[in-house]
Amino acid sequence: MIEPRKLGQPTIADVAELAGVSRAIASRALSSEPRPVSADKRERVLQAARTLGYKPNLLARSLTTKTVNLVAVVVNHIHDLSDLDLFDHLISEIQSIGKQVIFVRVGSSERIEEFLRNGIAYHVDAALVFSDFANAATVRKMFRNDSVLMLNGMRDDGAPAIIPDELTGIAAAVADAAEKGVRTAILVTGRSASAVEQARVGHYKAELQRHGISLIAEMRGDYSYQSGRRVAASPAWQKADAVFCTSDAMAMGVLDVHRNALLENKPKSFLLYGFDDVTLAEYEAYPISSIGYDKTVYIKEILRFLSTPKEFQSAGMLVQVPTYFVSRTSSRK
Amino acid sequence: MIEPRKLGQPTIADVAELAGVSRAIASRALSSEPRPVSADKRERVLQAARTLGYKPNLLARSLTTKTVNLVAVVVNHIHDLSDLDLFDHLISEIQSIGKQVIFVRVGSSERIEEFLRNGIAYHVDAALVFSDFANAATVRKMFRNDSVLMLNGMRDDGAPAIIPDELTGIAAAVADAAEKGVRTAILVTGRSASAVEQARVGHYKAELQRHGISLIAEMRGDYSYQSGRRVAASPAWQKADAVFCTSDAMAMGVLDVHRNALLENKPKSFLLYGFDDVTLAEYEAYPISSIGYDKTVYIKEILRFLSTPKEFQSAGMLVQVPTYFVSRTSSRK
DNA sequence: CCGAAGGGCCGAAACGGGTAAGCATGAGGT
DNA sequence: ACCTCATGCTTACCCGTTTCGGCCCTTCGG
Repeated sequence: MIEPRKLGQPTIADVAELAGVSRAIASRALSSEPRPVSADKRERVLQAARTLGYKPNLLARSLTTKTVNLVAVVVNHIHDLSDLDLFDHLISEIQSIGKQVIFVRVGSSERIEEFLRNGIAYHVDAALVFSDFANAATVRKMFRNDSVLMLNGMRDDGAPAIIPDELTGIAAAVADAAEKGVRTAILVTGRSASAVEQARVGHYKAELQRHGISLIAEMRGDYSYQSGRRVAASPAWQKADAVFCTSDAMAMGVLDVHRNALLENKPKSFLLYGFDDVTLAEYEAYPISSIGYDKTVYIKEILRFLSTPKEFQSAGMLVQVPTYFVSRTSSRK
Repeated sequence: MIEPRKLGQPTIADVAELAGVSRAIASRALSSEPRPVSADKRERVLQAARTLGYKPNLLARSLTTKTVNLVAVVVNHIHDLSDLDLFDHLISEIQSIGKQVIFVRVGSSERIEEFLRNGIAYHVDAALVFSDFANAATVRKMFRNDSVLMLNGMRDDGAPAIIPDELTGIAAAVADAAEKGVRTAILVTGRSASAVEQARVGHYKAELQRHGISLIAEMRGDYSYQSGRRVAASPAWQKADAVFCTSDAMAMGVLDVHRNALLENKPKSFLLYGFDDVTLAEYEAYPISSIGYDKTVYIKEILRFLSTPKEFQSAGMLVQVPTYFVSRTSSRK
């Protein structure tokens, strides 16, 4: 009776058989040993594994170890990744500690539940929630508390979170405007349903008031370049000394509509401020003053959470990341 | 003796116990039945599952079903995702057919092997390889042939691939230049190690020659905006009628250095052509003529591969996606 | 009206690939 | 002789799915 040739990947049983040892020994030799294995058997096992091209099935392993080394990254749209550098580093770092990233695009608030189901179904070790559709209450209901990190800027309850200290940056931007004699301002906002956005708007209003700058109009955009262009067409802009946008993309739209007035004439018709400090704002064609946060600290904290969630949690659920204001041509007089 | 309270997610055994049926019945009731279950037991099981908030462990399931519903997306850097819209749609579509995306950033050619090990280790259903570090031979050694789709533009051997028909777009761009009386040209290239890049360069040279345009210089960039700026400083540019860049980002760099000469003076000092037709090229500040491909077709083909790999394969390994040339201010006389 | 055949429904058991705990062995130390 | 300790094997278990055989109820032929 001829043994039918096995299809698919070799298993640890194959390795053990070829090496002439038990499955357990093979397992121990291949993983970083919790218990010792003699040198020659280890060598035989490793050799056999090499010969067969054996790769452990991480899914099977996860059944007993209770850890899959998968991290879910939850976003609304891929556009959330506007800062590609940030994500590039983040994913690189996550992979370097031996985990892989499952990318979950939520898209709309209805699908949050569906995602969470999937996330749990894969038993991911942790979820990094960038989506602001997810509120911590819902999330915590379904995950173990300490495995979810809220990165959407909300601090709605006790869930672990890393949030940029936006108030500081906003205060600096408004102070900059006040110093330059700004008396009237327009605020261009994004999707107002978002808690982050509401907080930002609140900060702006408070700071403007504190400096005695009157808010003559509030215009609704959707964070996009096109929406910036759209609102920029309003005639109300004649009376504004400064325009604050809650995203750089909207500021870019505004800049393109008022390019001549903003970059070439002096004195300027108004000062322009963006938000996020995306790489683009550094391009010559879009010298937009902006507010950013310290990406290095941000990533470092996320990784601290992933490697030692308990410790992270006990050290306090909320980590604030410093923000900064960077002044560029768009807000120079 | 008190049963210790179980930690973690409820399992199908818990559901079965609560419903008062066997595990097998619970399993059958919960999945789309391959074999029948009586209506009342099914109802009891579903009820129990709801009560416990049961979610099947997809990893455990995959052990027997041999399918995890995971798709690996392999890229060099996240910057490969320069076209966010494309990826947004792609991931959305992948999720809508019930699969999740594992995101693998390869970063450098050395890590390709490591990735492949991981990819196989998770037993992903398919890998979409955007990275041009991966060559099909290596990949096929480790995966089943039909589960890897090469999307890096290479056609190095029999692996399934979807590639934009870049020659058509390039021919159109060069023809456009020829029509406008261009006699001399500069070519700004990206990382030359990439086979895609080499193919592009080859196409450009052939087309230039065909139209009798002489290539007076070839400059090496790295696809980035900054590298575009760097090469744009060269004095050789005085003699060129046209500049072809193999990425829009480099063209943007060039544009910023020569902004006045390119956008304001007439006649222009030279005509500028980019590549990729990224959304940015549509922004007013960067009206760069470019070459793009049909994203809708592209995504549709990828999904066809994911849902029916066999069929895809039997219908021919290579799918070509049409490209187009779009003319904008940067190449108008 | 009875027995056999057929079919629906169910549960026990095996399976998939791997790890962890428990137990057995032998060698070395005292 | 007894205890340790290193090492190895056996076994149980993780969480689902699937196979297989058994039971019971119909249905049909005689």
